[in-house]
Amino acid sequence: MDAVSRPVQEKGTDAPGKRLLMEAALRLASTSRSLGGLGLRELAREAGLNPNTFYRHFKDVEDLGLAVIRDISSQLRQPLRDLRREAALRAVQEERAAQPLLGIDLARGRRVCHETVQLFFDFVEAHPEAFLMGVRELHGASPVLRQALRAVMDAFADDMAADILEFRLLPPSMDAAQVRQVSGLISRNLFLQALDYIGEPARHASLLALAEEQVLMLFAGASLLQSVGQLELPMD
Amino acid sequence: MDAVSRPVQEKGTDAPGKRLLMEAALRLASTSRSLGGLGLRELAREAGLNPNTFYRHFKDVEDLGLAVIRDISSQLRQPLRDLRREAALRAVQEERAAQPLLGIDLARGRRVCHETVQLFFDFVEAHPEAFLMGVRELHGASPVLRQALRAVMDAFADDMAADILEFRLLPPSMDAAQVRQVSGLISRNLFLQALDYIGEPARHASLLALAEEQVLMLFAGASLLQSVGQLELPMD
DNA sequence: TGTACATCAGTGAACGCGCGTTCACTGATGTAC
DNA sequence: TGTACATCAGTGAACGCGCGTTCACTGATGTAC
Repeated sequence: MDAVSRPVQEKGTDAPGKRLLMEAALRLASTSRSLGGLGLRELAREAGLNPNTFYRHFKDVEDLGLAVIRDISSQLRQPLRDLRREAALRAVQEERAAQPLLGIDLARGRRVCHETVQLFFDFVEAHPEAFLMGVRELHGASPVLRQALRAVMDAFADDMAADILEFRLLPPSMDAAQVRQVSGLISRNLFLQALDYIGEPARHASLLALAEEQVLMLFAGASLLQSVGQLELPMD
Repeated sequence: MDAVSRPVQEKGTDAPGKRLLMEAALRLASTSRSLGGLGLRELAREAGLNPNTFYRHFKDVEDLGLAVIRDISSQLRQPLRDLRREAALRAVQEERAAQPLLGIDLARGRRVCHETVQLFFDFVEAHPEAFLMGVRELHGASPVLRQALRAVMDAFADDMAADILEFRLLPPSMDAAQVRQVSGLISRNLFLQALDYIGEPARHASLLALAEEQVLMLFAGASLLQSVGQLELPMD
């Protein structure tokens, strides 16, 4: 009855069938279908299980979708953040520019962009189904899944904003809300470009350079507007 | 036999059933479904037609999807462009700044952003189904529809780039390819934010201000990087 | 230590239903001569 | 001007199939006493 004898929710200890179904869903959704368009029998077939087994673990297909999203998010968020922080730290520790322009150290910004974008794309390439499915369902037909994925994206952007503040990658005069807005913009663009990266291996190098340039552009724009007192993001 | 006696493809002269089906598809796709997930019988029911009539006009549901996308694109592209040019012209004709910073006239940029973003969102609000469906299928499961919508988005970005060059909204030292990259980034972000705008009427004012700020941020960033010779977009 | 019982993942057969697709038909419009 | 014919949007019935869902069952694991 106590927590030890009842390992109900230990995250890796799901029933094998449940894991098989979730993996099947991710596999099917990342090739040609949307999560909401998957059939219960189709999933069971892909997982090598009896259709009925589905009901042992999920109420319906949307319920399974939610579980997959939560699973992915909890598995990827922390590792991605740790890697990103390492990369940023590496880039930041090199020497600083002698004379920053308008208080903006572009050379350092470029180093950070290079390191972290590279790393992000490597990470995406290691988990292509998760990112394919994620971006797809973020704009998909199911409000429930859409909202769940929006929360995941928000969490990523929160992490990024915290790191930007900690490493002082944007002018210290910008407040947390402004930094958070820029982070949201950057992470959304990175996620979308990650899809191109997955889908067009032949263009890896130039997509990487393009993404770097765009992130740097956002940093530079935010810094410039801030430095001339023109940044007026709505508080809501 | 000649062009007059054979008005086969006059764009508004489609058979009524064909139009009914396309309208039904847009209606269904913009509420809760993705285009690929729509059923042929479902569409016919919504259109008030016999299921069989579908085959008189389309090969399958994806074929109908393509027709809808082409129809929307041809109906919206030119009007949107005309409106946008008018708005930009209005904003540009006011007096210029006395002393642009780094060759960047931020006040003028802000006026242009304000006018054109406002207008764009008004336009989106007048055609919500088209934009909802468009952004959804742009990230959807069907490669054919995805590619078609990417072409549509590219066309919008092409228009925007041409106008930016004509109105000299970015530093003249930026070449056409660079301007086009910035345009693509801006239009993609505007389309995505348009969805929020449609979905959250209560936040219209702040979403509008936010979008303006982000567009200005991209302009400022591109201009700044260019002015210090740091803009290095890959040629591919 | 052994026995009885509860829990729960997974099975297999069966159901009614809506689906995509086919066929043969209708009725209106346009064209040839 | 009239008649015969082709075209084509739309109809209605029928098909076989895969779907989601239900029910009754099995077999393994854990727990009470």
